[in-house]
Amino acid sequence: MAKDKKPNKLKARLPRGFVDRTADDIRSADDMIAKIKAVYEHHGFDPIETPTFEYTDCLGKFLPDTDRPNAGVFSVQDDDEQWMSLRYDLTAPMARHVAENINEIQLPYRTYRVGYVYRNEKPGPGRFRQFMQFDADTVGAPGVQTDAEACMMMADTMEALGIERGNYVIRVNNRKVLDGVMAEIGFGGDEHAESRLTVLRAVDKLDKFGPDGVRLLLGEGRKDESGDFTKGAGLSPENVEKVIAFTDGTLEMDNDGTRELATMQAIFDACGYGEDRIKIDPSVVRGLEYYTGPVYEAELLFDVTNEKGEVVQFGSVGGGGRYDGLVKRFVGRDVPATGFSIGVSRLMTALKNLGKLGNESMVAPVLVTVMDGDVDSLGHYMKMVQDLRAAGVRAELYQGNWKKFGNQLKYADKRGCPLAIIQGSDEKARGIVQIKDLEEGKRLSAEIEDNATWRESRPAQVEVPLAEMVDTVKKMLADQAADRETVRAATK
RNA sequence: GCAGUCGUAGCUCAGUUGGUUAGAGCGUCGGAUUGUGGCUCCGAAGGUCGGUGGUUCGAAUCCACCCGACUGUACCA
Repeated sequence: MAKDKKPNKLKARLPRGFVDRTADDIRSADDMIAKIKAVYEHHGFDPIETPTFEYTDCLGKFLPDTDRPNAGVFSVQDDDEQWMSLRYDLTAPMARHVAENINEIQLPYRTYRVGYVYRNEKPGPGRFRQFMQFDADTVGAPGVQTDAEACMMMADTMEALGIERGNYVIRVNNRKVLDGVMAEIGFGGDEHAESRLTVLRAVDKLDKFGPDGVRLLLGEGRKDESGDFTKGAGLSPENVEKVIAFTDGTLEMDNDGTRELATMQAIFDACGYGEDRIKIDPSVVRGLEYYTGPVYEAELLFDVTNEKGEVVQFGSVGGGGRYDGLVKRFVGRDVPATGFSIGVSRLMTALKNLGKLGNESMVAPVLVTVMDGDVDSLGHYMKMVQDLRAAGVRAELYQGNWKKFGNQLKYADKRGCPLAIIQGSDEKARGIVQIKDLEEGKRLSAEIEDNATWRESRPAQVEVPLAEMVDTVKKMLADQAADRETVRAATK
């Protein structure tokens, strides 16, 4: 054999912008989803699920670009040459579902859905190419009372997740108001659609760059930290000031949009949702494409620090609005709709910071160790495991090489097992088992330096008759849980 | 996409003006210890020095291009 018989090892690597989820993450996410679901169900919404793939033309009018069919979305061609894409939000697929079943669905249709969505764009801290959204929508409801309800439900959801009042705010605006502002600065007609977008994008960055940064973007342009230059909207100085005056509330408008906002405000007042929960804010822009009326977003107000300890601008964790034209694309007649989306993945990172994540992580299983590997013994050990499970105790049998007993406890230690059950032939002959408290043993290990003593003293280990094993285990686990609770209370 | 910074072991990093066979700590695995985690000691495995080409007697080191990561910015339905 040649000595360099090393074939090129395949490099194991995760596609960028994607993450593997740990056990803790999954449990936390499940916990969050359950809480959000409870709020939506309570408000009278029913679940629906659509697939992750859709025909590209059903997702939007934008794709695929023939040169770059994967720009923004992940697209593939089916074997009949049709373009399919991974969904980039949950709203467009829902609109497709409603349109396809419009004759069977009773409108207004109140529905929620949760799932992963995919975006083929540059990932960043807290921005991934696969992430989870949780949406609720009402289709076939023309009045702004539906939008108002959505805002209040978003507020309720934040609180259900443990975010205290004052730590979040739902900000509301209306696209029709923004259209009025565009008309004011002479960007009214269709021929100015592109310029309008530039202006709206600039306004959207108010929280990121502040009024002065937005002034630059509305005017000549702005240079970023790396020295790269971004071209501005090219507005005249007086128009720049007009837009800024509107966003800070100095310039008041009077049009359909402001009247709709007034109605919504009246509903918030009637229901007791004050400005500490829902606030009308003229700088909210939100999705630039299909929104036609009210738009709203949920913003977190507490500081979020990343793993490096830096405070990061977190921005919105969810948002939505009215999209009266989305279903119409399919059915031809007006089907008004409004709804919002919560970014589960983003919210989860924020909640982790706030310590509001269910981090009472699952206790590892009790480990039944194996001293003898003969058929009878294996059956006997497995029966011990089953007895523990039948009593509601999370338990497992050691599945590695049983001949190295030290490794079994090493495994139990690293896995975080609370207890280990030991029964060799001696114990078996006497009808007893050893129950080792691994947590207590870890504490004792600090006082023992010599390995021989450490092994012989068998710290934190009790002997009980086999018949009492289950009860003793349950009692020891309960004691450990109580200890953890005391420690947690003390550190608060 | 544009701009900036950076790529050496699984991880964190050292590596002199360009000079033998590229090192350390941590981690992993084995042993000291056929039936007891931790500590300690001993040993081992682990590297296309991001890639390709060039300069040179000689390149981890210098040059060019490419790839990748990070940060900012743009886009984000």
